[in-house]
Amino acid sequence: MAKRPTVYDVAKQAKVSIATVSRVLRTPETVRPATRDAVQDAIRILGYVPSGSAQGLATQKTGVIGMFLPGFDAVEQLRDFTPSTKDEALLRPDPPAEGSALPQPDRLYFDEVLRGSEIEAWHQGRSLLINIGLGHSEEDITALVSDMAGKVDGMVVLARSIPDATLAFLRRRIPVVMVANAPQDDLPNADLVRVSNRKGMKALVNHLIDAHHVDSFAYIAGPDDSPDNHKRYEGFQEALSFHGINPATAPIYRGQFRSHLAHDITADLIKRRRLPRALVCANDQMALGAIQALNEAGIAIPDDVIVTGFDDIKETTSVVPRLTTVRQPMLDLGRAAVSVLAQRIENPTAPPIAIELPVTVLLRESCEGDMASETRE
Amino acid sequence: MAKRPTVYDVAKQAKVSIATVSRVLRTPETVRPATRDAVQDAIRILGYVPSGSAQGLATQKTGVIGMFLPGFDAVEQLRDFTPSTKDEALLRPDPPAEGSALPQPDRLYFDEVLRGSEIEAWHQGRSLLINIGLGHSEEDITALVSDMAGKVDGMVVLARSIPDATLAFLRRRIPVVMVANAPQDDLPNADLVRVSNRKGMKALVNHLIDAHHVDSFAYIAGPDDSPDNHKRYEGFQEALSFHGINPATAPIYRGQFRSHLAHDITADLIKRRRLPRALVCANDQMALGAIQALNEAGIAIPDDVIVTGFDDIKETTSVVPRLTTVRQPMLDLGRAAVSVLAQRIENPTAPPIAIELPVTVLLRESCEGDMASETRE
DNA sequence: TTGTAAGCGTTATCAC
DNA sequence: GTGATAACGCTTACAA
Repeated sequence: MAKRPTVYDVAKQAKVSIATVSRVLRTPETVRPATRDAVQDAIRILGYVPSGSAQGLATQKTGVIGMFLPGFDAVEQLRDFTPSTKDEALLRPDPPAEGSALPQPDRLYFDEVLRGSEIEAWHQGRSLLINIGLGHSEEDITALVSDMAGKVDGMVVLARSIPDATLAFLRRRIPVVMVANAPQDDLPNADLVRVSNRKGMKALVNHLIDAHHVDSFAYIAGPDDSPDNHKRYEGFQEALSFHGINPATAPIYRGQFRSHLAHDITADLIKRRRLPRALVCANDQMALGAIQALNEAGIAIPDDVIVTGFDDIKETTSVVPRLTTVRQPMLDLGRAAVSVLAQRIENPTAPPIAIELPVTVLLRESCEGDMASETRE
Repeated sequence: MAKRPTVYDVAKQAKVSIATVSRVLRTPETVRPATRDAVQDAIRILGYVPSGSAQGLATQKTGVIGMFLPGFDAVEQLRDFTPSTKDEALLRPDPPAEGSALPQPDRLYFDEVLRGSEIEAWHQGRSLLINIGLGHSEEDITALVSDMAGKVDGMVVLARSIPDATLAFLRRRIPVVMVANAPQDDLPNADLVRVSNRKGMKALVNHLIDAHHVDSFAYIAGPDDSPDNHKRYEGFQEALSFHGINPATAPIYRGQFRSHLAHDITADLIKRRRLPRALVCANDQMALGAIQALNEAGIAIPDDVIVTGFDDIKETTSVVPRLTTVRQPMLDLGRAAVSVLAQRIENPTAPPIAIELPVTVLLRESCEGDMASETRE
């Protein structure tokens, strides 16, 4: 790993000027084949790799897209990597988990989006620079984001992963595409990529009414500050109104996108004998909590109560009955985000781009009952 | 998004020289508080963000670690992101899958390693530059890797994700840490981070013999070119030898880390009435295939035949009976890799670092039988 | 403590 | 078709 060779070394080796070396790399057709070969040989011999920093400086672009991932509570994962000294590996009985294991939903979600971004980045001939926001202090995050901003041509930002002020700052400097964030008043003409939460919930509830003649609902909502949550509730309302049901007659219970609260809400509903025909939950975690409460009380799903979720997290198919839910195209979200960002980078003055990706309602036993006999698609 | 301000703009605004601006950023303590504040104000007012490229050029380091992910067969994921025009979301009945769904194992594996790398990169104050190797041609991959090499201080390379020649080339230019690759003759003094495949398999097989008195085995192996596969088989042999069983008496069946082949091998074993007491598989996919074949034939697991896997992929706990397997600390693999790489970058001449992470044998019903009564840990 | 100026390794605009 | 040479934006001796 001697000192890395530069254009000058290559030029000398090939007996040409550095300009020619650069041309061979960028516009090979403008250089005579003979010289071109000479340069390429030199490059090979020296193992020359152009400096990205120098290229970036000269061209004013890096070919890199930044992506900032929110940090979870993973900071405590701080064990050491002590080489194993024992000659035996650890044995551990691993009995089946009781109750529903607490899922770690966001993580899978981001993994999918990330993967989609990687794929599209590849298509665009760009790299992805990723950072995870483990430092919980706002300064830390701002510093990190600012640092990234200096290294990339544009940035994909996941909904609510960075403070508003930081986001505003960022948007002054480089193109930014928001993912899964509903347009907000304070974000005029931002490029964004999202998913049709409203339509998904609406279609789901329409189905409950049309196919299952549900006439009484309860809605277990997510946190107030979640745009997703609002959009879903809008869809819920629309479906009800459309069928002449006054949405006001369907009670809302405020949750936190967590299964625990939904479990308690449901248990309370059971105790007070206020169970509706269908329990519509703003996301899967909560639906799982509800199912657990119903199962504990021996209430039949879907015969007594229908339960639905949103997101299609992994656990929805391991619970009994399997949960009817709405799947978001996470991978496409990532793909679309990077695609839009690339367009924006190439054409900074084009009008704002907003993409809405369609969702899919997955009908499963928690509303359909036994499906085993149906033909598999 | 006017032209991005530079040190010069900041200097002018704060009425100092560009050197002072730089100092405020890098060594604030060397500048008088008054001037420091002036500069910081200017930075704030202008929304100044240092150019990573310029910094990289000047300091000869980027603060970025590269990571190259292998590309699967995901290239065909090429639909468009057509905004949904329909007002209704798509409804789809989603009956339970028959048979064991085909898992996509590597992907989860890499996601874990990636996540670990992100976490450690954060600890090290570095960013991660990732690229996925979708272009199947060797030139494409080499070009991509070479491009990355120009942008990073070092690189984490997953086992067999890039061609040997490219790897050799890469190692001449920048520090490289190999992940999950057994040391090979052609890779002298490489830094590497791996997992004790051998010890894991050995402990597992020892357990089968000690606790379950297994005296006849068959081994369903992975591909010949996989170091993991070899290490696991070594562990298998060692355990047998240790107990005075001649490994030669346990037939080996060559698989491909795929469930399909293992299924057929097992079915064949059944037909020929050659089933051993225990079927030890080199990874989970194959074990799942074996279980499927046994279930189809109505053979009891573990009463008639014990089956074991390796990796602990998601599906191991949804199959019946749940699969006894060996879990690798994927997240720690990533963490360790970045940690080692950071050390290497800071001290290029230190002796090679090799870390072996311990694995955990997870005893589940496919060898233990009913565990429901046991106390949960 | 602060300023001046010389790189860092490219690209790109001119001449030739 | 090729070669000088001036940016590009920052860091860092070296001077002041």
